[in-house]
Amino acid sequence: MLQTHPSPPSDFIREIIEEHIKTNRFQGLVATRFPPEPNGYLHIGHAKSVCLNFGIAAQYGGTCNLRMDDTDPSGETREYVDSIIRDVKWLGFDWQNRLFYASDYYEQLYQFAVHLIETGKAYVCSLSAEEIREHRGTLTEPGQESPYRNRSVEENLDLFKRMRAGEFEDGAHVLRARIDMGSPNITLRDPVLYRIKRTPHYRVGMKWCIYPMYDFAHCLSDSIEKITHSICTLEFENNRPLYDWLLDELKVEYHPQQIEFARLNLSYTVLSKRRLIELVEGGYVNGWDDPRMPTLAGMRRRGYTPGAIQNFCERIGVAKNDSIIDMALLDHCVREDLNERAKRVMGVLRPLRLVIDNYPEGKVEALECPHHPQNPGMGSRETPFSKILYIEQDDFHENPPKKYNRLGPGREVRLRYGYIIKYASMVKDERTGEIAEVHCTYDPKTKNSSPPDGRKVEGVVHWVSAEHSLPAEVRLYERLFNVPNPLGEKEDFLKFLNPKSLETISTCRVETSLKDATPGSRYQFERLGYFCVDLKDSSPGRPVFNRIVTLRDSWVKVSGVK
RNA sequence: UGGGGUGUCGUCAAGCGGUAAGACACAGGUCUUUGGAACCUGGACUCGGAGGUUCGAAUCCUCCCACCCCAGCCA
Repeated sequence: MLQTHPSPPSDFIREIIEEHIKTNRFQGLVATRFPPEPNGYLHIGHAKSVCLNFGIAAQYGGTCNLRMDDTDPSGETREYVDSIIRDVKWLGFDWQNRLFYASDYYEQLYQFAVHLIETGKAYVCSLSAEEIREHRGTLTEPGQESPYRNRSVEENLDLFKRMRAGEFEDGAHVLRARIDMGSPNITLRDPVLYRIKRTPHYRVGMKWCIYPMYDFAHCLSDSIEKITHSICTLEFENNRPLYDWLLDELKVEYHPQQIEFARLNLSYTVLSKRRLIELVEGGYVNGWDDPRMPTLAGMRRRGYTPGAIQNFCERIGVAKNDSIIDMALLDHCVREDLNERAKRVMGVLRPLRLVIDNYPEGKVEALECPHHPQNPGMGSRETPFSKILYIEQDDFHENPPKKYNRLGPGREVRLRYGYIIKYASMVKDERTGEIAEVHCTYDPKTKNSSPPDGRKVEGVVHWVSAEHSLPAEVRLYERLFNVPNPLGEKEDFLKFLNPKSLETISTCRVETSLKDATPGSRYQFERLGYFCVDLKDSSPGRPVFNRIVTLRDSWVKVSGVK
């Protein structure tokens, strides 16, 4: 048995936290939060953050809140909130009664803004968006102060109150922090704190027509929730001085420590909300839960287990290097998990009729097949064996190539958990020349046992009984893109979509025991891979299986084809 | 040309002045009624580059180079 968790994970964030605990900063407490904006579905990149935040909280006996960072009414919906809740829960984390919304803090945030105005640290600016941009300066030149920068406190208070009251059109005024237009850090050049947006909010409706910006809402939400460690991604590093400035100016009681880490990138896919929306809206995939999508909804439908994803998030580590994780690691984590828990069954993707000439007509034997060869505790099932079977087309070759350990003229192979069979003849379709049927003889003395004479056979082949097997549809998934870094290419990322990312085979045959397979259940089809009964499209009489991941296959390396 | 970050095996990632962990991938092998799983073996003569400090540097200092982020009334 492999020890997957020899020691709790350690990384620079946990080092900082341990130092804080040691020095009694935050009274030794640890409180984190996962703060998604409900304007899209969660993906594997979010999973890294979820696992980090909830994982740290659990490790140090602290808490982790789930907070909807809903400060921009355009694009945020209840549907996204629901999907986020569903996905975080599915991933295996529990925020208990600590589900919060930035929109619940609007009144408090407003009061904080008023306070900032009163202390002369914020002002209402009536420049247009373009004018503000022009005044902001460039990377190398300082900005210009707004002509409205020195309005009186009274005027600012009055204007801000009227902004809230809905007296102005969108864009007429904004509230700005009064910091430093000459700062080399552009974030500090009098950042906008509030904007007027007469857009209905999915939770508070038309109650507000001014909405706080991220920088204002986030640090204060953290403070309100008494967060100790506000963990976010690298692109917010420039914003940390503003985060601290606001909390310092407002003299809040709780001043969390923001810590930034590198977001996850995965090879052969994209993890940007915008790109994923493009894939969905452009019809390149079948929705957010398309099994090819790196969304948690898609991965769940594909059959990935929460445990595999958690393990993956742990193994990739946490650091500040921009990096692209090899998809092979995710595949590995999924196989590692499924290898242990998935029951083995037999299914034939592309059936080839196989007749056992010397097997009695009409005879049916129930062959005992273990659910897991290495784990007898998982039990077994009986699978019917009869004269006419299906084997995989790939498992017979008229002219076997070198190192091909399967059936061919003159050869013997083992039928998994059944008999050794010997090639007798084949029947070809007269018109197409394709092999329509293979005939063999079986050795009755080899039923799930070694031959008395000790002879070796070519290999082992999976099969199903023609009469007893069930028709099934199988969807074979491969990587969505055929280049490692679709967004790093010169051309548009859509050009690199893998046309073979989905192959549907509707003529598969699976063993009888799958008759009552429940949607969402996962199996290993021996020699092929791991498959999951589709949550949406599978029905009792017509099972649909999604291929989660193939088994590692050393034959593809030997043969050089695929 | 401003500021903030980052550079250790193909991909991640430990390392915190004492002489390069581990994982995935890869290669070879053992075993095998899954060409699966498991198990063994192999690999950075070197840490972006160049100098310097030191008995000793991936770790400290200096300079240089590359890449990422910032000029939304997005987050």
